[in-house]
Amino acid sequence: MDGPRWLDEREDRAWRGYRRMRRLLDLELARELMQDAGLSEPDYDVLSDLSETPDQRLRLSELADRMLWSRSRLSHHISRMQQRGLVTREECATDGRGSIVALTPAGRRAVESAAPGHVAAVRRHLIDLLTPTELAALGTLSRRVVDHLTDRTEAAG
Amino acid sequence: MDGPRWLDEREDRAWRGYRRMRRLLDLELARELMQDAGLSEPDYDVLSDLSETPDQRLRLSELADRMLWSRSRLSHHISRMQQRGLVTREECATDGRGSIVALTPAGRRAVESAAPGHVAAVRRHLIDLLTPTELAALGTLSRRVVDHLTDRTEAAG
DNA sequence: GCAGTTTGGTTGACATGTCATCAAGCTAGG
DNA sequence: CCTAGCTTGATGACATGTCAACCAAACTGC
Repeated sequence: MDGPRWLDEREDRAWRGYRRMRRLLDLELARELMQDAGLSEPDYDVLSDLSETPDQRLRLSELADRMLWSRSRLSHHISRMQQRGLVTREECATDGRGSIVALTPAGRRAVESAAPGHVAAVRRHLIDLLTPTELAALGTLSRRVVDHLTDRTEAAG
Repeated sequence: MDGPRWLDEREDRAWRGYRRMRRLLDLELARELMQDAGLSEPDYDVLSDLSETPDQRLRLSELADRMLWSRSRLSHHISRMQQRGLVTREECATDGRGSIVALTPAGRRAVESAAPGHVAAVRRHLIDLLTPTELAALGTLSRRVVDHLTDRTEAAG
């Protein structure tokens, strides 16, 4: 083992910048989403994933996998959203263990009314600030990192 | 108001990619850090910020500002880290209200032993996967986003 | 100096996320 | 069949983060 290769100035700038951006962007998007639509980011993500699905409904585990959430987390979260009438749980016809999460009409209205403002915020605070080159770079680079981490986990698991 | 400008394919790719990367990177880095050093990412960040400071100590509010944490969060977290002997609280000589967080020897040993592995992980899963162009783009773009959000909050606040 | 306000930090109640465990149901090997 | 082992989802205990209320020290202007 050599001594560790610390980050040089350029690398450090990218790494710190990334983390700071991450944090500030998160705070701001969450703040606006809550203020404008009464939804947390996790709420929005659940609703949005469900609404993109043909039947507005998904198996719990399927949804958890898509969102990269633990089943337990999703189960808790769905219970809370169910209390608020945004989603319901249904039994799965083909698998007695299974549970299906479905968007309620209220849930659908909630995403639909939240989406335009949220997308606008994402544009305002991120997308519209990037040059075309940067946008492309972000797309390519994140894809590469995701692939790297995904292969790794699958190989390891 | 026109209809909302949804994200086109390139924008969507960047936005989804960014979020997925964010999540996977976080999970993996946190996992390795906990396994190798017994520290959570928040723990590491606190220790690391403190260790970069001349005297290994900072005012609570100063540290909170640097980390973009609420004072309350930091106060809670410092209490827990204090229990574990990683930091101590000291009175502030110049301001009777103030509290100073200082690294203990154990805390210093903890960061020092964690740092090489953590930096290596950051390299392995992010930095070393990027081309020089991408690295530069990430640095520039995140800086721009951070500036945008920072001005905004200061102007609004 | 000293009432009123601001600032720094703590605290408790509550929301959220994680982990270990459990029950029920599926599935495969005999 | 039928049973051992895996999968699905729920649950409770606990760790962490947020929010609002609070206290005490320190400015502010008279």
